[in-house]
Amino acid sequence: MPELPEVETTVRTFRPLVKGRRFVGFTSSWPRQVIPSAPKVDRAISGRKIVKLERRAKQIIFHLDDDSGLLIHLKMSGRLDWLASSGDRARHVRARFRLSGGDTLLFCDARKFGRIRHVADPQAALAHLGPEPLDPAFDSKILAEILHSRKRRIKPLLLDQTVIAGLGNIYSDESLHRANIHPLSLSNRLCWDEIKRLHRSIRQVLREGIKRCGTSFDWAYLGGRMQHYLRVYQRGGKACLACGRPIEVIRVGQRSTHFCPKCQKICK
DNA sequence: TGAATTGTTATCGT
DNA sequence: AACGATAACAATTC
Repeated sequence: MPELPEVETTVRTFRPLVKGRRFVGFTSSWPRQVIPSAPKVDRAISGRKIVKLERRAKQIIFHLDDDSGLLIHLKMSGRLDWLASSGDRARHVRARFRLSGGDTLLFCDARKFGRIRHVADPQAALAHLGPEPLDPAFDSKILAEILHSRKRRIKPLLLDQTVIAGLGNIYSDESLHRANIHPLSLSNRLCWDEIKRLHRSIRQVLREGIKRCGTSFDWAYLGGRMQHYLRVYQRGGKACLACGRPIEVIRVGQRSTHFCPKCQKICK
């Protein structure tokens, strides 16, 4: 499930391949994923040059030369592929972007949760998202304001994209473990020291994830190595690498949540 | 077979 | 009224 590091890896991979090219044509075999509609997106992007490719939260943004943008959200199982490298072996192809120069960018998505969206103003379309955790402006003081202005359990709060953008289930659990904070702790009860630790661990774990090209643990995302460095995620019942106690798995806000009951103290 | 997965939306409770 | 928690949903894999 692509989170910030996986999407960042995707953007870094495809940036040199698409930059400066033009979209020539777009087709979809599952039009429900395309907003406003497949023919409208085709008309909107065809002939437009890609001036910049970037990531915001978990979304990929193709900035076009008329200031509009093509947004791709990979959601659970979405993936970009390059037709030239995968040939006819690419599985679950849902959309094709023909590019100038003759290459084709594929959008593959087994579960069809991903979304392809054309917007006139990408900035406005993404304005609801919270701050980027790796932005230099995101300091521990800002995190403290975010946490203290709400009274919510810290785990679901970290997953809320309007609060902080880019964390998913894996990197939330890893951040909390590295900061020694219990996932059920209330946001307004965290002390200054805990907030500083959380700020540090969020940025650390995301940077490490990017360095290792993301986390691969099933067919949905391949090529990453971060799965070998996770301390709690999908390690339920196994020994905590810090204290040896078994990692517990609980359900928080309909999400599986992994933590060490000894290392991660609760703040109610 | 059903659990797991993301983010949005609707709904219920405080 | 505003905020937070909760459930349903889209669709597929193992």
